[in-house]
Amino acid sequence: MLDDRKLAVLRAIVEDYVSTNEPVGSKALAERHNLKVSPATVRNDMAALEEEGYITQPHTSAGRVPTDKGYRLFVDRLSQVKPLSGAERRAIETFLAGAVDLDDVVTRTVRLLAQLTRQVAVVQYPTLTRSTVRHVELVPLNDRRVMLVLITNTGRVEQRVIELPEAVEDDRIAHLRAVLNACLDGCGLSNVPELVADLPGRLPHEDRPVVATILSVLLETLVERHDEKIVFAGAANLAGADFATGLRDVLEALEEQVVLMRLLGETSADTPSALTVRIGSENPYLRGTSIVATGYGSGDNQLARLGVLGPTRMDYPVTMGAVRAVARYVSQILAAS
Amino acid sequence: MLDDRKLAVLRAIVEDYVSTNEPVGSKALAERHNLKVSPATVRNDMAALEEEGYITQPHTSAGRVPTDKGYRLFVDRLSQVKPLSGAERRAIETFLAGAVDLDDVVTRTVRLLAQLTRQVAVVQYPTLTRSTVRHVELVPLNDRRVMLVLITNTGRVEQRVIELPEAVEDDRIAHLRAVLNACLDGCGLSNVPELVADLPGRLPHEDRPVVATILSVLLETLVERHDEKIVFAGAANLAGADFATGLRDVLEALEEQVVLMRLLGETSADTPSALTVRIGSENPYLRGTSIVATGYGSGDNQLARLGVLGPTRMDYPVTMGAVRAVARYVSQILAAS
DNA sequence: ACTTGGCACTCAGGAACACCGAGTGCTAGA
DNA sequence: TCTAGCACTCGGTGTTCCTGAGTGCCAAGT
Repeated sequence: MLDDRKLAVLRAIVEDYVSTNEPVGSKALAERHNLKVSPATVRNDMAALEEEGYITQPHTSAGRVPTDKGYRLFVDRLSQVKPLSGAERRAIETFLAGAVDLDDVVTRTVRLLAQLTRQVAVVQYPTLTRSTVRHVELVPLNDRRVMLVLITNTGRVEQRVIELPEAVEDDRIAHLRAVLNACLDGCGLSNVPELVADLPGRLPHEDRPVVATILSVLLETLVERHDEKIVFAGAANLAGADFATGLRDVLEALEEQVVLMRLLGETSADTPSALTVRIGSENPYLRGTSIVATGYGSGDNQLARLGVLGPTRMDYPVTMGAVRAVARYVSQILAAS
Repeated sequence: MLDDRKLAVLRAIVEDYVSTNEPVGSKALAERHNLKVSPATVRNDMAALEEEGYITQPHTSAGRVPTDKGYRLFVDRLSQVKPLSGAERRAIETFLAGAVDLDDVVTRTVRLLAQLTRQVAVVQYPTLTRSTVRHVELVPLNDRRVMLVLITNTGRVEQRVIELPEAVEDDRIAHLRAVLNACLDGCGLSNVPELVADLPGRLPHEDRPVVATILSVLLETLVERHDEKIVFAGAANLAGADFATGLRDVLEALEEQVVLMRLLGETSADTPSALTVRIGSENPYLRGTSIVATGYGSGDNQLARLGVLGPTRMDYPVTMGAVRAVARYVSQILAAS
């Protein structure tokens, strides 16, 4: 049904359309890609490809444009990820190496990716539930309030003000801090819930209400916000491209954490670090855009996802290369810290 | 030169143009604003206003459009800030009251303001140099590295990993922590530099290199990053409006902290909490946009600025009302925490 | 001295129309 | 199975014309 030449034609159509943004016709195709066949032959192949739904024409007597299905085939079988140039790699390295903390890593990563791909970059903050506790700190603010500061092994710091059910003097706070650290230090955040259930029972009676309050806030901080935070950069790159769905919808989606989360997609459990490509209508929302994403994090400890969002008409090989490379570098950086 | 009626005409032109986005003609004006004069008279006034540079016509035989100078006069003399409705106020209150920490306050504020004005909202993080130190924490990571966590009275938390010049065991870290807190606790960050110069001399000889390292990082954290962070929301609201300068430039400016900083403007020392309105060409960059901004923070302790960015053709009275109200509420919230 | 009605003038925007050319589908021949 | 030729389609462009909103100016009215 689809012999090699037809596939070559499809590949050529995608490449030309991506670079010119204009429907590509048989004649231009035949000469620019030295297919060694005549335009007429190309036309026949195009008719077949259209029959199968891989390409379409915006109107009669116009050139062809790839459909989502066409891009899909292109990504799956007709292209290979394009590695970055040496200069680009060095740029990534030096740019990311300057980061001073986790916030900075994420900010730099998202900007870097946006610049590299000339698209909108999206980075999810490392998931807390996969981190481990490095330190818990209680800072007395006054006798009824303490600030809880949680530090994880990825360098993430979370803080919350806690209203205590009773006045507590500083010594007792110090004691509680020691107890908490002894229990929680080094253990994964996913284990915290059990500890929370367990801990109050092993404490002197008078400490229980206070500890219970603190722990409930701690739990809330960890569990509820665990993967909500997503940042983006490169919105200016949207200005040129035109989206089927309208620019407004895209910008709105970018500011909706929930939508972004859905778009970045869940990692399939077995291959978390694989590149995911969702093309046009394959997306839950934002039918008119494509998303190239991947998990990042050190080794099998996948922390979160990052990726790029752009028009379906994007340069997939290059974009995929950039996303993969950035994910690797940022994983390295995080593993080292 | 500009009698009352001419001013009334200008006001009417601004109001009509803002609401319809179309050049306004003499006839429509005369009847919609019951000026009690004929279109011909209005035309004469318009000619005078155009002569003075307050309005202009996009092309011959079209209606008139306000110039930047016209908007300026309108804002300064012809309009008054429009207070929010009761419902809006309640919405602000409940929305901001739910914030759990400083980050949350800022995020909620910027979204709220964007939604309220249907423009792009911009909020600068509270300036560190105006805050005071509430607590300094040193967390040992291993014997050569500690994490420095700084907590300010506004609830802001800053962290940095420090590489020590020599191995230091935990006891000594604890000791240093106590020393640092004793020195720094409660004092304004602007005083820190003096303390830094002063402190090492009062310490045992063997502690000096370590303390010097820590203090230099502390100083760097405080001083250099003190007012860089600015966030925005509501970019989707740009989708409708068309900018003289092009959408791309606006989006780029929004992602450039430096530009954004310049746009928000410095507070004039004597009236930091006054509303600042910059119209079109009055702006350093982004000539095609207007900015309504104000300082916020409790009392005379102005912390930072927030505001709204939109097309010159914006509803100034309403926007100014929203900005002022939000600034007041967020100041309240911050003062309480 | 200002206001008003009348009138000629201007010009952007839309409708009607023709034309061009890129691109197609089809068919007959190599 | 590929290729050349040919008639056909139709979006885009350029031209022309028309309309109507809006102006500027002048002369008459208050």
